Amino acid sequence: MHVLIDYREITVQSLLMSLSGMKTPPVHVEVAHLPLGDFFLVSKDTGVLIERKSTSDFISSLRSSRLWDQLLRFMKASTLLGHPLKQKLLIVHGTFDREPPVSWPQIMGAYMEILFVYDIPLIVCEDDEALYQCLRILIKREAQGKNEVLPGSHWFRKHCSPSLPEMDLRRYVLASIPSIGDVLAENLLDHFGTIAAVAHATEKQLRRVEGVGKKKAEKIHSIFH
Amino acid sequence: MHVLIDYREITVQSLLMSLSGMKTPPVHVEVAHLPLGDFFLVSKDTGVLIERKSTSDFISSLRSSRLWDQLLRFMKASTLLGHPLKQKLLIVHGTFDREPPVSWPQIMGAYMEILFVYDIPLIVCEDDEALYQCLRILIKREAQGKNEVLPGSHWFRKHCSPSLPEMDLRRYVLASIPSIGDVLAENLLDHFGTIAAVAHATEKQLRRVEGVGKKKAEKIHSIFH
DNA sequence: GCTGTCATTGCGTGA
DNA sequence: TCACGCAATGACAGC
Ligand SMILES: [Mg+2]
Ligand SMILES: [Mg+2]
Repeated sequence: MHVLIDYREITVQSLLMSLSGMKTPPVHVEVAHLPLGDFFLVSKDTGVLIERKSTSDFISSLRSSRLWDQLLRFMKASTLLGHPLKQKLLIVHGTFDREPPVSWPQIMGAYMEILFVYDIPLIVCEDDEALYQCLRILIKREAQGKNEVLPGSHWFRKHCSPSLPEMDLRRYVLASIPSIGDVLAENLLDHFGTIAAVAHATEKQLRRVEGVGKKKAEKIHSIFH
Repeated sequence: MHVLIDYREITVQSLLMSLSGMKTPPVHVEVAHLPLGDFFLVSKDTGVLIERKSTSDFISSLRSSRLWDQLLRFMKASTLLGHPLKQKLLIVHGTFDREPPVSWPQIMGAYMEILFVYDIPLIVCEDDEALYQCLRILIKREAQGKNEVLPGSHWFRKHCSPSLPEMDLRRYVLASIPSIGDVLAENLLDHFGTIAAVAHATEKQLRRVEGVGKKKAEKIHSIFH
């Protein structure tokens, strides 16, 4: 992965140079003259273009049309240095001074213009560490193709995983079935002895357990079979 | 313009009630039971749906994976209460605690997942004033039609593909066993077909499944028997 | 989401 | 041919 940093980004150059220490993927960082944007991530044949704006620059350029001209070109660009642009990102870097007091209406209006009108993704990095990690993770995710996939499944994680006595563990597993709680799990284990036995029970056998009626018996049986 | 606030958003209800003082446009605020999201802006026949997450909830739902489940439903929705959804927005509300130190890699990775994979616009509102102004400006811009996207912006928003992942209870139950995650749960079910079959398998049979070796076979077997 | 740790796997080596 | 050890891979659990 190649990372190009615009030569005018002197304030963060040394910070970002250390991206070249990355192992996965190996990163080659160099300073270049970018016709557009501030950072450019190139891998294979596609690129990710990033514009960084310090908060003070962001605020002061809100009124001028310079910001919006710049963002318009940013938005419209489809290639850079011969590489098709796969992704674009605007980074707002720093915190907003409290003195003079921030004008949230202005800032929010600008954010919405950027997000909704220009349709450019926006991330605020409040300090150098955040900026560094933002780019590091972006590079990593790009290399793994994680920014292109469709949403995946995430509901398998356990709420808690007690490395507790085995008996509690069994109850816990049974209780992960909806409509089975701690009490029913215990009753089932008392009656059948093992989860395997519960799994093999017929609906009729399940109904003999205290707390299990027609509905629960059906549900339990249908999950196991 | 009607603003519906979900009844569970008690912490910001009083703050946002004062939106009803707006003149342009006149705003009617009410608390409602929203099946999805936290705030809903309705004007004419279209709506803007907003999900608010406090930073602490953001972090904890990130750790439990609740976040992705919620965002998937958020992303999938195309109408709410009969109104087609024109726009969606995720607001992260608050600042990240320095104690314990924030993990920027985690947060940046989550931001990128939200922006690039779930394709949901994101705004961070660091305090109540920012949140209030964010909504006020959003309402104002909506009423003026200022949030319409410019022609020539990049590509279309990823939307509700019919085949985004659905919950599979059997995998969920298997994955509640420690040392079994979503991958192994799927492999086991592919191989055995049902949980009952997994429960009855011998250690030797279990080891024939990809990803199951000596240790996991022992563990699985001992839980079921 | 990310990171560190550890289990599994497949391969290369020698008996 | 088989048993074993090793390194690379990949999954899980914890944060
Ligand atoms: Mg810049
Ligand atoms: Mg919420």
